[in-house]
Amino acid sequence: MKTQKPRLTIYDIARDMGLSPSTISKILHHTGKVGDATRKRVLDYVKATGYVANFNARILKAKHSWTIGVVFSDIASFGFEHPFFGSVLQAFKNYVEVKGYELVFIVKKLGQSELTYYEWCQNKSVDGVLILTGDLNDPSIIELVNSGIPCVSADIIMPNLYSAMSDDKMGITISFTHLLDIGCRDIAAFSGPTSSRAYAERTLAYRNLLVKHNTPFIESWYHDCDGYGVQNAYSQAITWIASWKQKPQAIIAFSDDLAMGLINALKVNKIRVPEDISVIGYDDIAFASLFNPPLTTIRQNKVAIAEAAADALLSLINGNGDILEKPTIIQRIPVQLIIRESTKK
Amino acid sequence: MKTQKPRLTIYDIARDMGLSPSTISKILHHTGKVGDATRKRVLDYVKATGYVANFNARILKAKHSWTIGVVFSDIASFGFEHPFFGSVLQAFKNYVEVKGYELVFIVKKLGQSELTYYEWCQNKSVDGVLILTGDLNDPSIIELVNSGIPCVSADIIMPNLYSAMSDDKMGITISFTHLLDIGCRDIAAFSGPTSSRAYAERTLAYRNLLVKHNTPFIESWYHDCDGYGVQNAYSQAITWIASWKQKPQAIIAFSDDLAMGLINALKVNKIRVPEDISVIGYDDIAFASLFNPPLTTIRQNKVAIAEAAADALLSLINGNGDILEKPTIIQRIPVQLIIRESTKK
DNA sequence: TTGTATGCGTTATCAG
DNA sequence: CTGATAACGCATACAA
Repeated sequence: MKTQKPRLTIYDIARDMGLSPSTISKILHHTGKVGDATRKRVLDYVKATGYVANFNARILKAKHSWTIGVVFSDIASFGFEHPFFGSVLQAFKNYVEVKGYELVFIVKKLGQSELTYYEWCQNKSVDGVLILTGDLNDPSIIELVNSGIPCVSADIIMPNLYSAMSDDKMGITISFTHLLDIGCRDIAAFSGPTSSRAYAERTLAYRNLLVKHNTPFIESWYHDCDGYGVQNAYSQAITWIASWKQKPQAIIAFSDDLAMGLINALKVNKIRVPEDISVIGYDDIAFASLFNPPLTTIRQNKVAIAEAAADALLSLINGNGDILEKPTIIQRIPVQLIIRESTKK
Repeated sequence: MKTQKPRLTIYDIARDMGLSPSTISKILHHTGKVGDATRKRVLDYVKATGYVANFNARILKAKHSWTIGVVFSDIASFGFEHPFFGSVLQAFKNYVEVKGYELVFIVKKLGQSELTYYEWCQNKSVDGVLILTGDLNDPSIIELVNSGIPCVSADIIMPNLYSAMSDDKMGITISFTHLLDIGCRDIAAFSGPTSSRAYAERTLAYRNLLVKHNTPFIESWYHDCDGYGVQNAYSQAITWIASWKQKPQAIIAFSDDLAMGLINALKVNKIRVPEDISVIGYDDIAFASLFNPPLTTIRQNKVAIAEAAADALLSLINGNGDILEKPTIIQRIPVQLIIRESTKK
């Protein structure tokens, strides 16, 4: 193991230039009054040597860290590969990095000690936190949201929590309308767990559309699955299909995963998509276009969601109040209908 | 914004207990000699108050950070969703977190300053780094690997770099053997960019198998694509197929993405899979089993790769040399053939 | 066995 | 406009 050459400190610079550390610090932070000549001299020297202030020392002193904590508890056990949250996280990361912030994952332990989220954030002096996925009933999350540390989410709704998320009502509405347009009247729905905010909202939107169009809600034409994943959707779809008294003309699946599991189950039952039943998905995951048939679906604007959340968080963090508007509590990002081949007149 | 109650410091504890800070510190770090009675008393108090040492202060003093840096430059622009690297990252994270380490992404900037990877790591006092994806020609990576900071990779081969990765030779060999077993003789190969280590090795293994079985290498039956992604594979496959003088009986695609793009191109050419040509993929991504036809493929053991890399890194970090063996430079993790429906006698 | 003093690299306050 | 000094919170020699 090579010995690492010790980094330059602010003292080294000061000594080399015949100045005091505090002068250097002031120049580096555009604070206080410093002569133009010395300022330029120091800046040149700093550039030449590539000096960068030690981060941990700065944090220790400055009480903030240019760091954003991320709560990402792996609820559906997709991990980073999660087609929605993985992308949102990536887009968020890209966006805040150019603003000079970096991401750290918040965990409930620090070395060997168990901490609450809030304690962890405080200990690390994170400037803000992004709550991506997590258990709404976890008191640790509630504590965090109400702790005064700026928080945003990209999925969760909670009192005092700023968030950006898809306009789910719009998504289901344009799905429904599309199906109506192509002549379907009996529209069923296949949902994920309604303990999830997104599925609950989509379910509600579906039911409201039914009443709006004077269509009765048929018990056996709505199902919400427990659990996640295509395999799971498939097996639940099998029994769901068996429970129908009559075939619907179309089904809105509340995610592409659900749509794929459902379509596979339909195939097994010799029901053709879209000839016998039109199916529409939600998300437009990467494989939606590769599925057989290619999925008609609702595309969520993951980048826009991430950037809206990031903007809200950043303005909360730098909350001067004068230039920046207070971000609205919940921002709804429009979605888009992608018509492919799983729906047809 | 609520005012945050200031955290307990080691001084507070010392004062409250009528002891000195250093005694507390010693007890917390199991170092030095402390009376059993005071030890217990302090430990109880610490537990009761939930005191946790400030991380940044510790790092500043201790020169290490219980933190592992991750180089994850988004080469194929898949981001976290990358079916291979996303999973490896997740598994690595899970594994090191229980050992008390956390992950940070290494970037080339700190606030506003541009840094090399090495400078960044030094500044942050990371204990080790995982190089997941990155440009091998980037001098910043080479500098990092040779800097003395413990490094491992899960894909890259470089002098002085410990790594864990799939046994690609084995993967191509069992693919080839499987195709032979089901009676295919003319076996073509469809590769990704050979600038990537994995594709280069798979290509080499393929060519070696050809000579081993006394089969000539046919120029037009091998192609390596530029770029990544199913769409890209599809369009390159279209022109590749057009270039054939004769149809092969089977094709080994060096990733599932490639296989899917290829099969779609085959379909367009009215070539049926597997009836006319058997196709085998590589990776066993989530969608492989849902594709039409479900893909026969090579499953990489991403968890084993991540854990082998993590073990190597951890033992490098805690390199006492006495208990722990020096980890071997390159560990090859076995792969597994998953037979589905894209290959058939 | 316990306590004191000092440094880790910054930044902020206050003099000069 | 610039410089000394005191924190920030912890850990470690060394003294007691």
